[in-house]
Amino acid sequence: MTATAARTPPRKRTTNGAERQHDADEIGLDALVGHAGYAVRRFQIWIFQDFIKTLGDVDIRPTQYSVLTVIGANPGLSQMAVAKRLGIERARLVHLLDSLEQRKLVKRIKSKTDRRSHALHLTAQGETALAKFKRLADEHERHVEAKIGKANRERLLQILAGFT
Amino acid sequence: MTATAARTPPRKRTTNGAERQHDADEIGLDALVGHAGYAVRRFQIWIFQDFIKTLGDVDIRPTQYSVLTVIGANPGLSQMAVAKRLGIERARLVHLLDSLEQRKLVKRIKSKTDRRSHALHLTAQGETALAKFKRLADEHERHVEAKIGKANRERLLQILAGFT
DNA sequence: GACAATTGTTGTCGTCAACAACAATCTTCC
DNA sequence: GGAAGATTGTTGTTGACGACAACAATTGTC
Repeated sequence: MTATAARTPPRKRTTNGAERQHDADEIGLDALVGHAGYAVRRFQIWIFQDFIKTLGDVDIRPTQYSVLTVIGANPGLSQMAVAKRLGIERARLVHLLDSLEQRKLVKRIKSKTDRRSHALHLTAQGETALAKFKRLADEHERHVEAKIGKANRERLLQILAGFT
Repeated sequence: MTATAARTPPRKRTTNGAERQHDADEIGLDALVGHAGYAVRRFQIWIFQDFIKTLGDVDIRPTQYSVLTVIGANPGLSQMAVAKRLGIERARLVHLLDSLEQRKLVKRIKSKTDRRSHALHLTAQGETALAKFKRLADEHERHVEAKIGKANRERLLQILAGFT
């Protein structure tokens, strides 16, 4: 079916010159439709926007959440270990941790076995905060499920499991 | 070079103090494994890196490729139309087009029906260049296929078709 | 013809990946 | 034991990118 039932497209313009009109969404993507990267990018933007909005009240962004989660599950990790595991540059992690430490969610403890490195731990406050973040993140995940369907979401996780 | 020769993980450190060792990849992701956003993000980074590398000789990035493709398939589009279709901010598209125009791949032609807007076209040089870009992009796409499997890639495109 | 909306543009801000360089420290190897 | 090389955290720079805000020129609407 041709969709767009009774809607009367009010012919935005009376002009109809040399340039074709391309009524809004009739613009073809051409080769882009066959590229996974394009779809994945658009999806990733959508998913991050929803995450940021859903965790907006607690002001936690996806990367921050991933850092907190990994530290929470593996106390005592060095910055290098966290950076490598999450694919974050260690230079970037420095700023992330600066912020999280200022917010009293994380603490850097000087390692005694290697005086170059810091052992990362959640503060007591960080633990309870993370629990709340996880509840909100689950809520976000349900948004994803509602968007693409339960089976599709699980299939997606399965397909991309190798990249985590 | 020692490299993975006899496969004897040479116990990087002799220390084994208070902090658990977390031998490289035995670090758990905890709640992250159930989040589509994390997997999608990691995958998107991988896919973009491969795209950038594969199209490295011609110095074309994913966003530039998407803009060229849409203009090539829909000559005469306004900047606003392209921006909306690809989910790019029109402010950002200005710089992208500046660059592509300097490289003689795209030209902005003053519209006669709406003197505010520009009609976007590929140059002759842009057409032949885009053809080459498409061949390289297809090569990149085969890398994706090799990475996640043919069936998985198609399923992925199907799942995410709504976001394009 | 006054007023609102659109288009392209410029600018700022914050996030993020990619490098490079550095001091402190640890490891390795002679 | 000590020199040479590697690692860790840090600082800084660069560039791509998304999100906004403001503006002039132009168009649409009432």
